[in-house]
Amino acid sequence: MGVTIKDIANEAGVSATTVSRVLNNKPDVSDQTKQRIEQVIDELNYNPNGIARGLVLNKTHTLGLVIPDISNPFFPEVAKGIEDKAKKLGYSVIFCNTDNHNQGEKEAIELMKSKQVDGMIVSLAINEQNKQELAELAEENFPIIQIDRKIPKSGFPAVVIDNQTAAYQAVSHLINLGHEKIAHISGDLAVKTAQDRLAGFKEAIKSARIDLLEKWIKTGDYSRDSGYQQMKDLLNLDDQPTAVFIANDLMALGAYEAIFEAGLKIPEDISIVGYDDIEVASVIRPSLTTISQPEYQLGVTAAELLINSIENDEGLVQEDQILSAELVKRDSSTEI
Amino acid sequence: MGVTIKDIANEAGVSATTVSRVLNNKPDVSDQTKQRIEQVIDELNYNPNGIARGLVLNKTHTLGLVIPDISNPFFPEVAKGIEDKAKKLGYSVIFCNTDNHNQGEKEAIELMKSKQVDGMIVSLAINEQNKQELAELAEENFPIIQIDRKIPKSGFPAVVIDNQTAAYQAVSHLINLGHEKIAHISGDLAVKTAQDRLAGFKEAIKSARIDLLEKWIKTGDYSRDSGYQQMKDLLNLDDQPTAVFIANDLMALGAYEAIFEAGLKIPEDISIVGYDDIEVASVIRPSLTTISQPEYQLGVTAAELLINSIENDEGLVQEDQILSAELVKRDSSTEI
DNA sequence: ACTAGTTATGAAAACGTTAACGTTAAAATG
DNA sequence: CATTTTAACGTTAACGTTTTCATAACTAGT
Repeated sequence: MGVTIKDIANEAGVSATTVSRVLNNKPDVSDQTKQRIEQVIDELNYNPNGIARGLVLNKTHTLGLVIPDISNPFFPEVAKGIEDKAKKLGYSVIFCNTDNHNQGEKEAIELMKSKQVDGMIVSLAINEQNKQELAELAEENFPIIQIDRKIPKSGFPAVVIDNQTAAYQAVSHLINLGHEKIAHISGDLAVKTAQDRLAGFKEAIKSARIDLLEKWIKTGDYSRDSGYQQMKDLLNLDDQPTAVFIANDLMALGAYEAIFEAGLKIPEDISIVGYDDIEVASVIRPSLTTISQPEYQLGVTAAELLINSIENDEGLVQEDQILSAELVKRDSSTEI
Repeated sequence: MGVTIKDIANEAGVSATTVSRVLNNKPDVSDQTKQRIEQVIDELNYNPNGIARGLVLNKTHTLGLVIPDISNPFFPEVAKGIEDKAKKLGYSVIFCNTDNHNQGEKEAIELMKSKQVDGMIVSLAINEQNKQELAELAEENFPIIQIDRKIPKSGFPAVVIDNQTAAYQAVSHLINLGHEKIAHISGDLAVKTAQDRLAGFKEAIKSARIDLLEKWIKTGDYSRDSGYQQMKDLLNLDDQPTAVFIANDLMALGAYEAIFEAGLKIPEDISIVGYDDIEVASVIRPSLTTISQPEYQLGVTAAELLINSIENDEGLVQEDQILSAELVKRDSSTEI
């Protein structure tokens, strides 16, 4: 069906080897034959078979991307950063949603392996199965970069955002505004980022010597709906907080809804600080004070690191790359 | 480096063929040897090389996805639909952002071809170069499904949303509310969806026998910033419209900003209807009346169609699949 | 003019898998 | 018991490249 290198060779009256040479810009071919071959390639509309190439070179120039959910607004930017950088360096990316489903993660990784990707960028939940899966891959020196979520002691470097410090900043901001009754809606605590943001919250509260009330710490799952539910719970307390730090903007959106439904006003009745700075944060009214993360840069950095460790195989042991996020002050937080 | 089928064969004391047979659940192998082989596979942690497989089978079980921009909120859902369905049917997807850049589109398509994808799902700008590129692929019967944006007469079926009818509904809604001074901010008119939405706008205006003023038709590019700019332009007219149908929500967000900046209120001073129903539409205040599209279903359908035409190669000539969108009435539109 | 070096080329093997075809031995059939 | 069938394997070629090695035809150096 497809036209192969042999067809080109025949048509040009040379051997496949010579054609291969011009395809790869290798020396040892005269200008004359080179031109002839190039002409034939053009005429027959020849396109080298990357699979065959991959087989002999043991290199596919393809990266695997395993993420929880591409429809979570955080990841498209990351994916874009990865793809942009990868493309620039001559790589493609094959992606897989795991839907936060454990079995899905293991399957995805194995699928990628069998597709012979040259390396992977992954964002996984922290559990024993994943840890073990990574351990096996580490043993065979398979290049992997963890992104956003880091499984500790997995043997692979991670590109992460300093969630704890960012959360600390966010809460300190509320404290500086005079708030003392500050609640938190966290993400699923099986996820590292959720743990870190919670830790940053606690750290800030403690260092300000404010009471840390467990009833003001709610656990969501990064979904908008869980933000709505948890906020509702908070509003039902008789001792309501005056400010809430919410572990991501999606949940903050849900929280807005719960607050509006209760007939309360942001920020007059309650201050909100989110996390992620998704597109909408600046447009909702009141605009949302939140943490802006360098998602795109996260992707770029991960791709860069990965490709680097693929091409210079001096072992992939590298240190974690920690990018910092910044607080964007908007209208959802005000003085008490 | 990697453990191959031969290693398994040696270790189990059989030929590679036999191992291949158990790998592919083929008959002609005794239960006894099958068990032994499976055990060895487990012990050596063997993973079949998909590349080698792809070479001999001339099938990679990989789909190409070429989209303008994964960070446009429309596409992640589509991508998810595609990936979900593809995974279910045993395919992976390799994606590429074109950034709405012509050269990028041609390059992306050729890259996918050289990666030997079994088929592609593409969303391209309408221009001669792309048309020709597709024509070449059509000639060799390469399976492609167009998604969301259809290049007419390209020889490939498309899965699209009936944009014109949806836009017609949106504008009719405004007309029914009593509006007669209705403006439109369109997307880049090189893009089919933008053309269709504009056509639906005009159709509705005409069928209501309202004046169609060219100065009330502005051209954006689907970016939030262009929505801001074009809305500002509209507000600077001395004859201001009382309602605006905006060709996507991202631009509507920009428009909100321009309107708020001008000290005006939605919907009291001006009604807005968007298009896309992105996550935020229901959360911004006022919540945005908009067109909800079945993005996920779009992806699912495209993947289904593509894989179908890959596996039953009775030619891929199929009719377009037209999904319908629906109007979601919220608070940004009201009676005049 | 003879050797040594250079340039341009091709033949063959290799990458890891599957498939078409053979082959052997045991089981079934008459 | 002779023959045919069947079950359970193995051999070999093939997929489309790249790479190693060999070789032929010039070029240059003596």
